[in-house]
Amino acid sequence: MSANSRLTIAAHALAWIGLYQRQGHEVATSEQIAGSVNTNPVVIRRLLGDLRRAGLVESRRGAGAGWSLARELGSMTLLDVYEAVEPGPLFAMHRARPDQECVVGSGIQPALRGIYEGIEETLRRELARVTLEKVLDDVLAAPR
Amino acid sequence: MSANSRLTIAAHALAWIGLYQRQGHEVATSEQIAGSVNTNPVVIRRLLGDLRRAGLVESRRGAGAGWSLARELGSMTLLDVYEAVEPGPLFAMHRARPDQECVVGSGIQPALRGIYEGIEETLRRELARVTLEKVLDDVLAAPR
DNA sequence: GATGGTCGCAACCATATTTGTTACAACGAG
DNA sequence: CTCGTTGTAACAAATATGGTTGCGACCATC
Repeated sequence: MSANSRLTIAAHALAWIGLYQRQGHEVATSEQIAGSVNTNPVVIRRLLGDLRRAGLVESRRGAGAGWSLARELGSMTLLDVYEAVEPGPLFAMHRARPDQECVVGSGIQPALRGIYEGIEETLRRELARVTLEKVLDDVLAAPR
Repeated sequence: MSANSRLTIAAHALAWIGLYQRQGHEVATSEQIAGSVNTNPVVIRRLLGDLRRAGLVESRRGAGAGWSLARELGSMTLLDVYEAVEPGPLFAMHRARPDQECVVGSGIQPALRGIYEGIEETLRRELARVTLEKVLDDVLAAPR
């Protein structure tokens, strides 16, 4: 699948900010986070912007500015992050409209819509079971 | 997400062949299926080629050739189709290697790998619950 | 109020993926 | 032998994703 890495990068950034704050720091800069992720700071700002709109992080501007968590990592789940950074549905429908004169062509989209809906709901429930605190714990538990 | 439509098109094609065979026909051509899907026959042949390699359909060449089901629709699930047409994992890791000097950078991939694995397994179980026969039934039940 | 560090955002480029198209060889029923 | 179809390569077009540059807005500090 044309899988993208947005959920991964967003989780990485949140875990980084969370750990940084545990160490007593107020705010993290997009440049610091980009260093850990190994990408460009603008990529981080774009993603964190999505997370801010979803109420997961806050940003300060001006000198000594940066990003901080808006809520505890324990109250944030991968579903919150997923919904913040992934706009579309999991499975796409046809690019062009199927032949509506054909029984299958006219019925396939309603049929799949119902089926896909149920599957995505299960995926959401599963994502909602994982908190970002759990992610950070797993990160810290990984052998070096 | 860079959601693609392969699962959708493959399910459409299988439902079409299944219905066509129910109507007493032996084989369906990629051109007929492409007509219902509203795309190019080569796109259909490519996808059906994947399904053939997975043992879901068979093809005959020569004159009067075409495609037929290798198994009953009732014994085929969306998981079979998904595995046949979707190579990669659901969520991608970082494009570039994270900073291994950083605790988060070095631990994030192992952590997410474990978490993603469980989530994908749940998705698979859910896909496995839907047979292609159910898809066709839903297609035929859709109001015109 | 000037300075400097940082976010916010737009614009653009590079790359990768997906889908559509053309072309043609291989095949096999008739 | 002929004709209709698959199999596959090659390429084009469209879309998505991620990286980069540039610069205005903001604000803590001096």
